[in-house]
Amino acid sequence: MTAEQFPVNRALAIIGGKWRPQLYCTLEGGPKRFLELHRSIPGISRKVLTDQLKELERLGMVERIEFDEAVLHVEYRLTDAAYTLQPAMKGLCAWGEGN
Amino acid sequence: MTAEQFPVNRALAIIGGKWRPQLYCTLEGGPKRFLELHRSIPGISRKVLTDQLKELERLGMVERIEFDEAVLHVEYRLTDAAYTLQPAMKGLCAWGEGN
DNA sequence: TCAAGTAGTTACTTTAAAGTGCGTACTATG
DNA sequence: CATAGTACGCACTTTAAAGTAACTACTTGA
Repeated sequence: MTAEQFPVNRALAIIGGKWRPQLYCTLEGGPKRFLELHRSIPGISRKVLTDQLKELERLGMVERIEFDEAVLHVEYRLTDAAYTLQPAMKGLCAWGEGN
Repeated sequence: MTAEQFPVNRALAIIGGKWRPQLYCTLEGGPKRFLELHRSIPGISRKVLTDQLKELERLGMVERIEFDEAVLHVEYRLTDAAYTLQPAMKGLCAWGEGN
């Protein structure tokens, strides 16, 4: 079994990386707009936020919803598939806090 | 809260990366020697294996035991602290398998 | 004494993730 | 009509992780 096929790595390919856990936890509270996310996650650049949102959308973890308003209005939210990750995230979070 | 302080990232700093999950799972079955690990994890280079073992030792997750024999004999094993990660690892593993 | 097994080290290169700094196009408000 | 807010895109640089290939130093067995 190669590294990419390894189950834990398959999970880490989705929730791993510097910003995804925070992005995930922020969106857990409900849909958010782009700049709202940008303000909620101090230190992330707009470029990286865009990159991550696109990739998570491609992976089926995030949904992008564009509202038909005069002012450009976009919201991002977790898909149902993403919520199945919650137990695993809680486990990691608990360990990280205890350590 | 910066990315590094975020609880999930604190956990990922220890179990994250390309080879650590496999290393962790391999050592869960009991202590192993260097080349035994190298054979158990197809594709890893000796250099990367050394790097990871050293870093995990520094983080208190792995213990290096040198036996006083004629032939160089070293074993690596998980520390008690490392075993507290088991529930979180199982959670990730289960999600990765289900996905 | 030569090959093979033990556990690495060293120097260098490649790759992927993230960061920097700018520009775009639109609307709303004073 | 100028400024600020919306949501990005693009080109480039930096950094960290991993990979490559060769080398060290020891011992055992044929």
